[in-house]
Amino acid sequence: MANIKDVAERAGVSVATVSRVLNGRSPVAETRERVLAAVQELGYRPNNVARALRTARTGALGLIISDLTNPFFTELADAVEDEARSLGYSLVIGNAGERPAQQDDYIRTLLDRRIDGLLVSSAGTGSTMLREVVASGTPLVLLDRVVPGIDAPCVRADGRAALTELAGRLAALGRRRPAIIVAPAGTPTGEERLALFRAALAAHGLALPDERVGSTPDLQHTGGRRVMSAFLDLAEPPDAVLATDNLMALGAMDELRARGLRVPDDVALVVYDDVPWFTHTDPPLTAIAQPTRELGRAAVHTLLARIEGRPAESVLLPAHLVPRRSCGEPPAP
Amino acid sequence: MANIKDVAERAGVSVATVSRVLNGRSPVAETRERVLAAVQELGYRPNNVARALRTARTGALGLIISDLTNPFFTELADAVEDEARSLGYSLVIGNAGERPAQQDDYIRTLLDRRIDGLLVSSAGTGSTMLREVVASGTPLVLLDRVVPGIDAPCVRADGRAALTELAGRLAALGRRRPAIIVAPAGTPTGEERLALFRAALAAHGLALPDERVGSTPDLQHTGGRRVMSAFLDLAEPPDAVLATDNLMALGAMDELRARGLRVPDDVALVVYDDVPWFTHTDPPLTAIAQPTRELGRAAVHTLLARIEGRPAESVLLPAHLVPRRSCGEPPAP
DNA sequence: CCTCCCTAAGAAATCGATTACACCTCGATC
DNA sequence: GATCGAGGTGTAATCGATTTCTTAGGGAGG
Repeated sequence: MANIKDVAERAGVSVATVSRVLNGRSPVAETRERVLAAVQELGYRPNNVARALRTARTGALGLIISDLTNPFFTELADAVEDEARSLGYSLVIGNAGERPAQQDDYIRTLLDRRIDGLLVSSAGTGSTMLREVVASGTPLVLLDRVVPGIDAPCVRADGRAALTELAGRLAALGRRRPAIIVAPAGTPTGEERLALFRAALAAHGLALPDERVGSTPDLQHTGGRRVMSAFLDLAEPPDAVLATDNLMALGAMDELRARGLRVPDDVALVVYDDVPWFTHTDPPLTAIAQPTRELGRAAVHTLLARIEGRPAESVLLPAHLVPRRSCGEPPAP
Repeated sequence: MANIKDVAERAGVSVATVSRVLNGRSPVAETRERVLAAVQELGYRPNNVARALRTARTGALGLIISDLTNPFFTELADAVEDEARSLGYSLVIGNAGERPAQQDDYIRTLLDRRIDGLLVSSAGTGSTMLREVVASGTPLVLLDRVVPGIDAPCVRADGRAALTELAGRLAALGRRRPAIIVAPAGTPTGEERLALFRAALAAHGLALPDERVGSTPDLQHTGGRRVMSAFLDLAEPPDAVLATDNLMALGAMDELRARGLRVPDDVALVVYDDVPWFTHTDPPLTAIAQPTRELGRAAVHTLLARIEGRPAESVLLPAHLVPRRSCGEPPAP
């Protein structure tokens, strides 16, 4: 592949001049024409590796996504990618697969590649590499999930308003025994959603006792199913269940169907994260929709602020409730 | 961040020696210890940009995925990423979003970054950059979708056996009026699936007339719904429909539900690509499952063969039919 | 007509690694 | 005891760009 020297020779100028033409600095029209012609004829494209070495800027951002097969994170990644590209950055995606060790592995290779900045939706809270990222001075922004002890801005959604609205609706619909399926204790996201839901319910005089708080170590569909099964074996089974992740909701729904229970007649079901196919399930699922694309955009902007040395604050965007039939709404028109 | 020179100074050796220690070439035990100690103390990590410039190997592969929000491609990307990582490569993902222009844009930046090889599941067939990739000598492997006129190995699934089995089942179940929803004419994937399905049906004496071949320019859910609607308006509506993409199947299912038709009693529904949540729909959807993870793995291996100068052939892996209730199977135990 | 300044463009240093080549040392061989 | 070989290490070239420093040349002002 042609390099800058070839272009310089062909145009009869020095490499410095070629570089200046290509970077739009001060060359006179005639020289400029010759250089551009040579570039055209040789099909020259600057070598980004060499440029990155010299300028200490790679023009690439890293994104660690906790689980690429989870549609919520897929959409998030898609949004981040869109925004990064439109701002002239390319994106190196690493999929942690909810495994902290794999996440650390990825962060290491991204640092070695000298990406300009890093977005992390962290799998777990025990990542040792995250501290090293901070120590290395690489701009870091957390996405969707806070990590205790890591001093970096975090871009995520605030479920308070949506959960408040949800509690009101459940109360109005006469549901008396709400339940929640969360990630295991100790994960900030799960703790927070639990606390907010409990507070919102309390405002309507509804209790959320520990027996109706189910947690599952795997954030997967089997975990959701197991928890739902335990709920239904209670002396007083819940009449409304909030699943704090879309995969766990699937499992919960399967268990309900297997037992011949009807949604929402027997149990109302509400899901955290709105995924495109929730409108296609039977019944369509009421969801708490996070502003996914906005989160992705905001994360990129926050990261760019850090990269450019501007002040960067955490961002909290409101999630909102999308009522569908699974919690007793009338069918859509 | 510390560089190789800092390490050399601290260890009291030359940079060449440091490099040799780190690359496992021939240094004696005692020197080795000193170097490793210095690396440790300084927290040195080699700069991959500099290394890439010198060695002309970046250790990164590019993957252009036609639509990141389509679960089939997500799983494919996940499999590719897994395999690439386990072989010591990292992956730069570009999402074409089914837009050829965006795809070309991405291919360009990947070439500029001097990735070692490129995997492309192409959006459309009119990509001009794909020819340039071939011309540039960058190893290229096509994934899932062939592109006419591009001389590169292609890794994809062969639906013949699955479609043959499907035709047999439909015939055995007494379905007489099959239909198919495909991508617009001119796309090799769609053409092939249509031809194979038609041939398989013919072997059982079933015809697939043009009026029961619906195509839609957008590969999305609305397109699938529109086609299904047209089918149902026919004088003799189909009693079995094959949707050649999971999003189009969603739309088709919505239309059936909106008209109060039952699956599979009124119309059997079969979907190309098996997506995790097809088991959670009502009824569970019969699907033609492509060996997604194997495709991803094979694609990486084929690409590595090309990179290392070994001969690389196209790969065809068999898809298989996963019978579920939507085409009249008995409920799962 | 000379000087000063500004612009355009070339020469060379630089980024941080790898690696070809030269050199040195030490032990073995004749 | 001189020579040869091999293994370890240092010096310097190299990858392909950007950027600083330098120089040449041309126009304006005195």
